[in-house]
Amino acid sequence: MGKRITLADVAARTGLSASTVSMVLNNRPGSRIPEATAERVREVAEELGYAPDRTARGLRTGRSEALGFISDEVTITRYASAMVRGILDAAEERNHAILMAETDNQARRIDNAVRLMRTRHIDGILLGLMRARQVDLPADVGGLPVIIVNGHVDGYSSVLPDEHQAGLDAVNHLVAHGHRKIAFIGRAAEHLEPRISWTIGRRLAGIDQAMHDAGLGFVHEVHGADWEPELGYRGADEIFDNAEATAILTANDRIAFGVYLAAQQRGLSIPADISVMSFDDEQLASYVLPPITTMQLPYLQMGRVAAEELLARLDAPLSGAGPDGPPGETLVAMPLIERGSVAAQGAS
Amino acid sequence: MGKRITLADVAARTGLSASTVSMVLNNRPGSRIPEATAERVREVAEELGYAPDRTARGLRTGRSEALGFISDEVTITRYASAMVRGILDAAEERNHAILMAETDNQARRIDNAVRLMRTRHIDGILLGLMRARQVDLPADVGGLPVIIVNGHVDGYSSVLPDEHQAGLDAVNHLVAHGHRKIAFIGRAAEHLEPRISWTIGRRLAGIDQAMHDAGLGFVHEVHGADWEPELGYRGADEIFDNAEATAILTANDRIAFGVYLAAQQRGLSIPADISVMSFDDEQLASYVLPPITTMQLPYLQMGRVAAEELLARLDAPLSGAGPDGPPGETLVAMPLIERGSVAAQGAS
DNA sequence: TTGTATGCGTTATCAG
DNA sequence: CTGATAACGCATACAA
Repeated sequence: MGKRITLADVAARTGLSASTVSMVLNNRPGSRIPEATAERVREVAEELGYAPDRTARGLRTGRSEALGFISDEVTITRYASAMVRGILDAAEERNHAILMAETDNQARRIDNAVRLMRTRHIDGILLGLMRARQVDLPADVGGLPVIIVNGHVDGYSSVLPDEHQAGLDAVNHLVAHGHRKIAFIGRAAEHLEPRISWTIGRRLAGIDQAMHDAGLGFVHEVHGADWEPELGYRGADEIFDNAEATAILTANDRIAFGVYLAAQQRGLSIPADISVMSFDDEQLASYVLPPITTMQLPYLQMGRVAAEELLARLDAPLSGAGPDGPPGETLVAMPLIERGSVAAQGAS
Repeated sequence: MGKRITLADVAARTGLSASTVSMVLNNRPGSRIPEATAERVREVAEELGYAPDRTARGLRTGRSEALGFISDEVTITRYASAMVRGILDAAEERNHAILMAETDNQARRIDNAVRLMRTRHIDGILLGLMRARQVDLPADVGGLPVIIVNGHVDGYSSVLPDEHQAGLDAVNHLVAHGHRKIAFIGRAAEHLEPRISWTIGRRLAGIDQAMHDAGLGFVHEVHGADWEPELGYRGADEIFDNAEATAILTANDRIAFGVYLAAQQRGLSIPADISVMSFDDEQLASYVLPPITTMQLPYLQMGRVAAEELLARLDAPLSGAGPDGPPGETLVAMPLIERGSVAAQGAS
């Protein structure tokens, strides 16, 4: 129940005034204070365990050194929750606090969260989405800087996974392992709608481009918008029946999981009989046998990058060009997580 | 960049003084203000979109209506992250903000988080753990109320899953389905150590008691402290070779997953040939075929209950007995998630 | 019934 | 070089 130590306390203890102590502790360029007294102030502050009251400081300066993180449902969506960690880590490094709220993307709750946070003087807003898609920000952010994490809102900057490159990398990984007869499961026109997905189009474009660049075409393609195991199961069956693929590329891990089931049922071994390569790196991907080689959605890193970018913007001179500029996209690499589901293939 | 509306603004607009407006908006019992003017104040406040500045208010009142949530790694541990959501939801309902930090349970980072939050005047602390175990709280919380979520710290109240009841329920579910020849995988002395697990002992005790109450003993038991698929795979093999179990109870879902693998390899069908019942309800449990019937670790609910309990304690008169009392444990029910892995068994 | 004065802990301005 | 003094926005004891 220790009474809080205030500036006045350390002032009294040093015999100096509060303003002097404040100057020293913030080493303001305004006036040169003799190193002797400055040192003494710092000593006493340390000794007393003085820590500035951020709310009082915030009231005075208008800056709180706190960021708001508003998400739709990254917390409840298990595989996206690492985004939170990335943000927390970056904020901690810069001694900033994170205020958090989750809204299920309901306008009313978003609005509420923004208002609540603004009354608490946050310096900026991070809006996080579980799936990368376009949404609206119905709330009045009152001129606060905003960065969208894993999504898109018209007029704001965002941090997104580099899906195009991931598409390239995935195909190239298969090609590099000697695969030429590749099948694909999961193409769907629906996903090209920005409000369904802002990035899947790029993933597909990357895949197509890499195939084209390698002079290949898919030996079989299974379309489908519902990216669940069921599709993978059905799709793999179809592929086994109609094509001689040596590798199956799936649009996500859940589809890949369905492929595993189908393969198992037919007595086909992965990767000896058929290689599987996928996207997302859900928990699932690491638990099946063999674990799935997949392109990871870098939630942790996206959170970190977004927070760092927001902090950088806050540092920039208020009106200067700085890292402000027009809203843009920062792409975060999707690492290739190499596990056991892709085998080398001799020249076919 | 709309200038903030302050109490002074609405005072000026109504022709009243700031204090009067303040009284009305907080409807203080101090003095009765004529409904006419009160109404007018509320109207103007609404019209101007006035929202009290919480930092200023906090500075004055000492209460911030913000809670700190410090966790070890619930965010990065995918299946525990729902705890965050439970806390956020409860806080939102009460118009409280949540400040969040994650520490990997490192003393330095915990201390840092507590200090950072205290300088921001939080009203209380929620300390969340990914796995229910005993830890220390090395930081000086300065008399702030603290509640531990899913864990134990000497001297503090906590919210925990009701593992004993879950143990009873799991066994009873099997028994109710006619199973008498039950095997168990996952007993381990190591887990009885409080700093490894605060609750597994209760889970096991519940299991044992229910078996005893049903007049049964396990037809086979596989010990093992490393609760991963490997143990389930090995354990199931052992059981298939040595016993005639109709059901296998596993200490967690990952073990159960290993059992699935072993069963598949032997051409045994779940649940036709062998039933499987488990604990935790990881994502994994819902993806395998058939999905696993399991006792859910109620992270969402634990978060919610803990936050509500902390808020209730804050409401209580500072010194009164209230819901304060000696540190205690609040148990949250672990729901039985019935899926497809347990079949009814005729009298054996 | 309502207004005035004061303070919460800081920082910033401006004299001394 | 340093110390009063004011102000941030609000709530409250007290005076009117």
